[in-house]
Amino acid sequence: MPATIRDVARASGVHISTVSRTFSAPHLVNPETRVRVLACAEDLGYRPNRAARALITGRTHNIGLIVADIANPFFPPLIKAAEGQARHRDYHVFVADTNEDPAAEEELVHALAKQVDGVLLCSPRMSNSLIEQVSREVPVVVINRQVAGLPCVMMDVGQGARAAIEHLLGLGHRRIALLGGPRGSWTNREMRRVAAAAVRAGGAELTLLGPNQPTETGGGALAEQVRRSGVTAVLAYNDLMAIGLIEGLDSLGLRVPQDVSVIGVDDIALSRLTRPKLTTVATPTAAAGRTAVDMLLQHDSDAPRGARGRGAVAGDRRTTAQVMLQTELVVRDSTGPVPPPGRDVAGA
Amino acid sequence: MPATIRDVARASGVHISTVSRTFSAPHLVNPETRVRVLACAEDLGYRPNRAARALITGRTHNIGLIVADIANPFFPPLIKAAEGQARHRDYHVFVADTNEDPAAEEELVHALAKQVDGVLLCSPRMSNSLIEQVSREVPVVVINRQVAGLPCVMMDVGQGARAAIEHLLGLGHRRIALLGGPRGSWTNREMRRVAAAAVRAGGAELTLLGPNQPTETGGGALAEQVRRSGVTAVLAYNDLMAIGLIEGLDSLGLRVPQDVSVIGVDDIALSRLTRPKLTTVATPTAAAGRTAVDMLLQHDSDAPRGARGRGAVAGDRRTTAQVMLQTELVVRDSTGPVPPPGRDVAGA
DNA sequence: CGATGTGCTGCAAAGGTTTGCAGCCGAAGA
DNA sequence: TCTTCGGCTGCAAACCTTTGCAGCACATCG
Repeated sequence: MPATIRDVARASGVHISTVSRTFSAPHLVNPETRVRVLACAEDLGYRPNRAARALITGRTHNIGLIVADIANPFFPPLIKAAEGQARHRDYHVFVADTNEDPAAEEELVHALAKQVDGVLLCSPRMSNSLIEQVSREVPVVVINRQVAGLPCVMMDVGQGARAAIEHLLGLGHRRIALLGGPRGSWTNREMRRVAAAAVRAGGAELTLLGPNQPTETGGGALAEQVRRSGVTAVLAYNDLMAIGLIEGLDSLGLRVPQDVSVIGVDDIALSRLTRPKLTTVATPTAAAGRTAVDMLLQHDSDAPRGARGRGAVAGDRRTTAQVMLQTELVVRDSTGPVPPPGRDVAGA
Repeated sequence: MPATIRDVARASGVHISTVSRTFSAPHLVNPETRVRVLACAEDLGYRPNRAARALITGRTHNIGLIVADIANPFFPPLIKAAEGQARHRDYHVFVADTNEDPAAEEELVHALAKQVDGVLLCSPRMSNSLIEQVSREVPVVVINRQVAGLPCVMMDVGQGARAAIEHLLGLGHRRIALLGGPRGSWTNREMRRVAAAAVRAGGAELTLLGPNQPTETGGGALAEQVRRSGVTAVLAYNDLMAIGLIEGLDSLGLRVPQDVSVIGVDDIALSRLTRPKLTTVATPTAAAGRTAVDMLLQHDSDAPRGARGRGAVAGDRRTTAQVMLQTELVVRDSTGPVPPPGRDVAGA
């Protein structure tokens, strides 16, 4: 039913190769012929068969995007940005969801490998060595993690965590908790490292709670522990956990920010809508999505030649860029001055 | 670099057709041969080239999912469910975002048509006739809209709206507003139709406000209008608008639910996290995603035969199912009894 | 007039897989 | 012993496009 290149060729009285060139190398075909071919193509509703093209060029014009959990509001803006940027360059995006499961992650990237020109690994939970391994099978850009020798786009959560801690120190807090995220998260390690240093530098004390599921539930479940720990301020792995925690503290009778200050990370849309509005470290997720797509596409626009080529494997001298995007502390209503000692109900 | 069917054939000493059959029709090949072939394939890391397969079978094993706005928290659970279900059946999902733009919607579905075996049109904003037109080009399952002659999966927002209105009537409200959603939304029309009937049946009065952007901003912008209208209760097109409205009312000094009751639709995760917790009509989004994938796949698992077949076009006698999923009113804290007349500050 | 070049087009191979058909071998039935 | 049949495997065409190469017509230059 659908028109093929042959139909167009017949209709416009030229050879199929001329039709092909009309689309892929217009400058090689006579303007007159070109308009005629284009007219016929338009007429027949011809669209090149991407599978056939992929078969011979070795490029599918698809990219894979693997995320830990689509339902986590951190990801959709990133997906949206990546999808838009990709479409802009005539690429389509496969989105896959791993449910925070490293094994599913590995399986998925293998399943996708043959079907895409590259994959964006977003907030991967698998090990660095595994990532390096898959990167030998398919071009990879890593988001939210640093892997030596691979193109990465990161958000500077370290700096964000430092800003958050300094904000808290400035408000007088001396006992601070860090709510850890999921095992395997680079962001998590990074935050811990920098937060610990910043707290130490401020002469304060840091309590580590984790690892945890990076969800409201995960945050809410920690309310009791936070209360017992006697801290007056908390930096959470992400906004979702922060919000869950606030909820949990509330049901324990602890008020934010009067009794406890809470800071999240990500600045998801939601963080502006809760009460109190959340103080948080804004991460440039959309920019990250766009940048990653650009890096991937630039990265493999040169390499492959007729499927049989040596692919995008070892030995190439491209400089694998690593981009660090800036974060920013957004102060809203969930942080406040340390409560006066007498009012400290935390130990009650 | 990647192993082809030929490599496997050579390694296991059989013809490529036998290798092919080992995967696509195992019962046709001798068990001994089969294990040998499988071993070699495993060994070489062979994965069939989907482009080549698509070229000859005419089936890409991809499906397209077009949504109005990935960043709207209504969609991610649906995407997630659809993606999981598809993967389960060895399909991949292209996700595309139209930014609530009907034109982008049409363009996208055309761009996708050749590359997928079918598309899920989720909450489409384009006209019915356009939908019917694209459905002649590519198999379509429509979500959140009823289109005669096409497979549809809908959520019974009509019934949900009725339950919501009756809940409000039961609390004594007699002046109710309906916050409309985007132009072109079937859900919107459906809610309006049923809500109007229910309000009339209860001897109350309905004020229509819309159409609006289905976002927090869209909801917040209506706060002033809601106040002026003097209603004591509001049913919003979705949770996002409801939450935005509550926010907006708050900054006008109106409290929810003491001064105004608010009900949303969707029961997004967020609605449990705001304060007050939102009373809302829960829609089974995940189920809708799964169902739609099933309908699409069952739908075109029979039709196509070697690309040249007549495709999934007119004349087929399959019964195009239309599924209506049930909704449920979830009463939380954003609705309460009508305020006593004296306390009515709405007109102030 | 011959040589060279330029601009455009046709030819045909290649890419990896599926699948209808034919062929082979051994067993069972006559 | 000769058919017949079933189980398994090989053969080759087909799917649609891209692309290196060759060919053609024509113009330019020496």
